[in-house]
Amino acid sequence: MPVVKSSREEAVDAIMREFRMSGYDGASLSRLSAATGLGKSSLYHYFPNGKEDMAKAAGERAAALVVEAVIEPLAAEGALKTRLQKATAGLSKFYHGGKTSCLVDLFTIGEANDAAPGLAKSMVDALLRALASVAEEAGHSKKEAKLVAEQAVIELEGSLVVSRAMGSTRPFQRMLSRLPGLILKTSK
Amino acid sequence: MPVVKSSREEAVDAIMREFRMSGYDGASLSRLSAATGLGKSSLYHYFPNGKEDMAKAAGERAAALVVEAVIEPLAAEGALKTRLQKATAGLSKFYHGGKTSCLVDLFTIGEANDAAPGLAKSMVDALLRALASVAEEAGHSKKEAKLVAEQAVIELEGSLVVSRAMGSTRPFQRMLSRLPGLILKTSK
DNA sequence: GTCTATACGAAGATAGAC
DNA sequence: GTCTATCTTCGTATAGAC
Repeated sequence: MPVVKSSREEAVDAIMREFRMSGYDGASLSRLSAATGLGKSSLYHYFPNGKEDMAKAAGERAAALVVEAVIEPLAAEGALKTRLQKATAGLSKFYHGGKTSCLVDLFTIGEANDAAPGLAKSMVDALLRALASVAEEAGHSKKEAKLVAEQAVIELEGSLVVSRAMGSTRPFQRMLSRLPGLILKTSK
Repeated sequence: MPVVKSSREEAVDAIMREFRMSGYDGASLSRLSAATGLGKSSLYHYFPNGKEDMAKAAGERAAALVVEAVIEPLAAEGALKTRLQKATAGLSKFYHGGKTSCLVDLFTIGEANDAAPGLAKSMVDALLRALASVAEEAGHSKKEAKLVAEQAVIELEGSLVVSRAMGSTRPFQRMLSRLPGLILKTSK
């Protein structure tokens, strides 16, 4: 596994950043070209179907980063509390403390649905499954675990929206501090 | 107060619907023209600054509808529980059971920030104040009430995102059933 | 007020040279 | 692989007739 990023991998990272800043409709080819430092034709070389392919690549890249930063720490060895701490730290990093949006939100708006149908659903499904598995391990029933996972994703997405709207990262930060308790506590 | 809507009021309603379906960037003048049944020039007659003015009008209209459906029932006479039931029913109606998005979300993405800065913030601020006031009345301290209101808006926005992404209104419905308890309970 | 017609730039996308 | 040049369609916006 090479540490040196290929030009395509670098491009995908830049594209993902651009989509998370501007949304699907707002991320024009000009912006994506500027963000990657590649001409439009070069982009079509890597992504023959244009913006649609770029969105898919960005979605897959985002999913992989979430796996790395959140899912893997949760599934690792060690005390559940420690793992949850690592996962929240990973979430904070991936969302830049609440300053960066989630593609699950952005890719369910406007043109994105037609261009990459099911992309957002597959992303949110993967996250829900992973969180439910941890919640089950924490002592919740299968049914409870599903609801807890859904609740966690709702609060994640909602806190990002509210943080964006208010121009403050505090809602996101408070959500992060609530998260471990939400998944851990069985009754109450 | 006339019951008969003026042409402009009808247009604003249609424009709001279109923005809530397509987002700011996705709602092109062609779509807005089709949605209102007005030619582009007629739209510019009512909204001299184009899309920007339309977004402001749509935001104000949405805020007014939320006041009518949610805030006023909350501030009315009667038992707190009854009022909360009316408010959740109002929320369900305004968001069409979870099928329609929130402009607070959509207007914080892409071009919308430049076109109508502060619009989303003013909308979310109004909602937060109203909810905090009710939470205080329900026995929460001023500080707690603010947090409870923020939590409610986070869950509202998050459940709408998750419902959209999953293609199911259940997350939104479950959020609605949690809402009264969230605002009412003082400890726990 | 509403329309038709039109201007003009930006959008997504492709051709072909290097 | 990356570029310049180009194409077409669509975007926002305006002029002016009715």
